[in-house]
Amino acid sequence: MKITSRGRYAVLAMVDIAKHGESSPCSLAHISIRQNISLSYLEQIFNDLKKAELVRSQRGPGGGYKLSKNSSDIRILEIFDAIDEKIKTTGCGNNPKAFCSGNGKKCLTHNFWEELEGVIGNYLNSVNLSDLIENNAKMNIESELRQ
Amino acid sequence: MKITSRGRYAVLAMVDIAKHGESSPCSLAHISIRQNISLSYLEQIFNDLKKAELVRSQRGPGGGYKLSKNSSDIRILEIFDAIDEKIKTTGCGNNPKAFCSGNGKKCLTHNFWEELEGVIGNYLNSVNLSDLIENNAKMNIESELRQ
DNA sequence: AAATAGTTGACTGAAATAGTGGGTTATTAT
DNA sequence: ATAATAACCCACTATTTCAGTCAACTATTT
Repeated sequence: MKITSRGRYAVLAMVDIAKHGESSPCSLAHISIRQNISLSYLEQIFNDLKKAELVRSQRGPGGGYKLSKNSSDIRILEIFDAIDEKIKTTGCGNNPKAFCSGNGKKCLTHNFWEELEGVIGNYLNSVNLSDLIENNAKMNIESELRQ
Repeated sequence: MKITSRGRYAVLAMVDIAKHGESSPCSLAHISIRQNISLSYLEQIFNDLKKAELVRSQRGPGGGYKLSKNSSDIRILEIFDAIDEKIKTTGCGNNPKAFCSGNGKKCLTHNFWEELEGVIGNYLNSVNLSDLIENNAKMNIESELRQ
């Protein structure tokens, strides 16, 4: 059970943009360097993020990407949905016409997996980009205090 | 973000055994038929479950596998650990010597992924085999009442 | 002795993942 | 105008993981 690089990169890049604020757009080249992510790979990811209208793009020199809404209004779950990072715990994908074993009946564990899916989804929906930045700032202060 | 068949099968097979009770051991051949899982694949999985001492085996005719402790004492997280179904949300695997970007520093999202890992782990640790059987029985009654 | 059922290890096909690479188009600054 | 920048778009590939198969062997019971 793991998160793909694609999913991790998408969230990381979005936090990077959120952190840089509203002023000017962030170019993927810069994000690529700052967060150490392949530029071409970022391009693919941002293609999806733009389709989902989580970011707006600006071409040409000085261009790049900006968040399309306030960072506190972008939840991590939205990012997952945008790039099609699915939370899929059941084997049958929850298709009511062909549950688990294919015979139309749910397997002994189906409901459990569905609940797990809910637990994860709720958590991802409870956190937004602004939370991540605050949490990060807090952690940095704490680690400085320890020195 | 998904669970492997290996993980799903392991939990499903363990529930199957738990459901059949203490009386006599369950053969993999029977589990294979009842739950529609490849026998050879089950063999691999039970190799791990046995190493982790979650089940005891009995060879020969009438043999099979039994739970090594009470079904209410076997948590789903233990099963995941036994078969090495890792909950891995961070990219660096949390190795303190080479965090995320490889430069020893945590990336902007590291703490978040770690928290998610905790959320999932806590849930898996809060549910045991006996819970799954009860929940399933409850669901069956409800679905009968609906008819 | 025969049947059963666990034990072990090697091997394979398919799919997903994580990227690479090359070229095109729009926009801005000089 | 033109050069530089940066988004946009598409095709391709290497690697890894997953899911499952196959074959042979060992212990136990009847």
